[in-house]
Amino acid sequence: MQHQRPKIVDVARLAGVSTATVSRVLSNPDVVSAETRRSVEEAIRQTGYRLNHAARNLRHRRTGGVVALVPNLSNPFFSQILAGMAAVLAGAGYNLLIADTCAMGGETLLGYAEPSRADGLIVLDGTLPAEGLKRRVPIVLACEWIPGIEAPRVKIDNRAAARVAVGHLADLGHTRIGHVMGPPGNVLSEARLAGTEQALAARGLPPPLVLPGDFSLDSGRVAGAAWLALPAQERPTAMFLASDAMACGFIGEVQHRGLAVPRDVSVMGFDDIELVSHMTPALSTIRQPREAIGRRAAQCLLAMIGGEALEGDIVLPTELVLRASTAPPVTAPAIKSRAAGPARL
Amino acid sequence: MQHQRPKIVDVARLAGVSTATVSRVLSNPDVVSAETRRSVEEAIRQTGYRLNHAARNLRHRRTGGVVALVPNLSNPFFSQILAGMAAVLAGAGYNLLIADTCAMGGETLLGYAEPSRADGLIVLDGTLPAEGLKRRVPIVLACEWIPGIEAPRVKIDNRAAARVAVGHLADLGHTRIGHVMGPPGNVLSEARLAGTEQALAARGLPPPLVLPGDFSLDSGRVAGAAWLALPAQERPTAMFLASDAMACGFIGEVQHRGLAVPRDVSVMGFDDIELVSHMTPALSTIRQPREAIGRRAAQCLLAMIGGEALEGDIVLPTELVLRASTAPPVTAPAIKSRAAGPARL
DNA sequence: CACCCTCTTGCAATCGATTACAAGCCTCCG
DNA sequence: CGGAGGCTTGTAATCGATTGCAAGAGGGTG
Repeated sequence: MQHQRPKIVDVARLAGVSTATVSRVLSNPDVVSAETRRSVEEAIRQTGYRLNHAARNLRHRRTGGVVALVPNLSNPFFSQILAGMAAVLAGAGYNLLIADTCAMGGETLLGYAEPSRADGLIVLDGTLPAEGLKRRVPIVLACEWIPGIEAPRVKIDNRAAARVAVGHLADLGHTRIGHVMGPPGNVLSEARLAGTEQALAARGLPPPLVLPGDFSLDSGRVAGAAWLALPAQERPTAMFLASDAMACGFIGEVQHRGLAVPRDVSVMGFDDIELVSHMTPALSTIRQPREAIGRRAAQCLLAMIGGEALEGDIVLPTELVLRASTAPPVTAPAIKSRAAGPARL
Repeated sequence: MQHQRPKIVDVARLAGVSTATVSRVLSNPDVVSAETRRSVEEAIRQTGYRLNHAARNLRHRRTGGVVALVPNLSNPFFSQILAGMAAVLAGAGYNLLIADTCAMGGETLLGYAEPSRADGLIVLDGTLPAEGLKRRVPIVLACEWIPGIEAPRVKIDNRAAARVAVGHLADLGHTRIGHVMGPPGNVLSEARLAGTEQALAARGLPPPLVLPGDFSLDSGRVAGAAWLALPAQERPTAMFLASDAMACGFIGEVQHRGLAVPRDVSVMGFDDIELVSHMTPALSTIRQPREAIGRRAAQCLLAMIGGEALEGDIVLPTELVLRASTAPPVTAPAIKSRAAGPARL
């Protein structure tokens, strides 16, 4: 009572027991007799005692926290993944610390990979240096990954998903198909490009027109401008963009310049972020199970923290979502097909 | 070397000094002689020593972490605020823990308000119970706030911003104006509704048609359906929605049902999330300085942790952003104004 | 009644760093 | 030459909880 904040000894004194007993009531109630337990609980209530986590963590040699390294917090793609992770981790008594890798230097970042800072790490950014991350705390890679690092990966089959997406465009009858890539060097960018090329090659179609991008809205807008700048007869009649955000930017630019989707160009995205089903036209895309990715990554990490030695990848399924932004190409020189009915599905 | 992980005594032994000196080199290098410092630094390098934060925090009676309580991580509105906070906090050596209040019960949440868990709290959710949050750790409220709690607030003038938004619609000539609210009971919902009513009353216009919502995309879609369900001549010719997300949902629904914005209805949002400038039509809205809100909230909290006693609110400016979703009402019964040119600005 | 076993509980060491206090050394001045 | 004062460094207590070990209590058995 005289202290600023009651400690375990205050509770012990009031209850007339030792600190060891109080501690046991807190963390292992079953070994304490019912009567003692009740009086300790009463003392805890009276003193308003609250456990000091720093002390417990010091003794347990753990931190009770897990860090997620995210490339860009402003990207809505990640928020649902984080929500999934947070749910699983909270259930297991872990905090989720979120760090934005683009907001901090490498030095600061590596500080998170220390056992005294976090019990584990979930890395969502494939562009981090592999060096500092090696063998410090359990690590799980989600979505993206870092080639040099041996750690469980929770991901999707990006190449296959891209094949499905481009296959859909080809099935609609498109033959000139373009692709807007993610950031250069990113494993996802490469895989989605490769899938695009495979799908076209498998059907004997010419290789895609490839435009640069970086997953961001604005790079999609720039790609839209680049597409518009092409002579009309050279423009791909269908575009597959490596992220929904880019697809939004692309469609926005095309529409603002007076053309229509899918009449003048079919557009296919990737991710299925919530928003794209509300746009006009609603975006056809590849759905990534974002929350599931978060959950699995968190479960995986908890298992590793628990001592299990996981290896190998967890590949979650994707889904082709067909909405209104893709349609067969207008073959004849557009006569009066004012609005080619969107292929709602 | 024989230990799993080198501790401060290992460094001390190797450097031939006491642990106190090593500690001083780490946290207060100036008081140590240059020569000793160098040999300690060398020993640190050789042993690969890394500080144990749990131990330091225990001794310092602090945690080095700040918790942000966010109502919904999946909402892109918050991500940029968090990015701003993270930047400031990282600069001051604090971690940012992010907790999603809708993913966890009140018990868990209150656990975060303890000094042994976090050195401070930034609350972005106005619907939390005021009880448990009182007088535990420094708290800053951002965006939303909790009426019962006395803590610095970083916010915008929601009422004035709503007046500006609705004033714009009225200036365009609209007389039947509707409003889609945020979640009931939310302070932001109330303020934005009040501003809407004030703006209309000040111009002698009839009170708004008010539709329910909850800031989410889908509630905007539902509001769109409700608007469509009205007899055409009773529909407001302009709608002010309390969030951009709802505006997106609203516009999507209206467009999917074959009507056009702003020809058939002008739409005004709130927030200016990145995406809305890319939609078609680009959304007119009220810009909130999201990153600045995050930064100021973090700075404010750091000041409080440092012992300053802040009181009173910090009100950041908003900005009316005019794009293409608002236009004068089509007064004559639509004759052949196929596409009333969007009032780009 | 002695002995063994189980159930509770307390003692005291421990987790790893920080820091008040004191001691040692050196220099400078009277 | 003695003492004051500044610099550096070491000693040991401390932050608050956890837990291995052992002791004491109570019950059952031969």
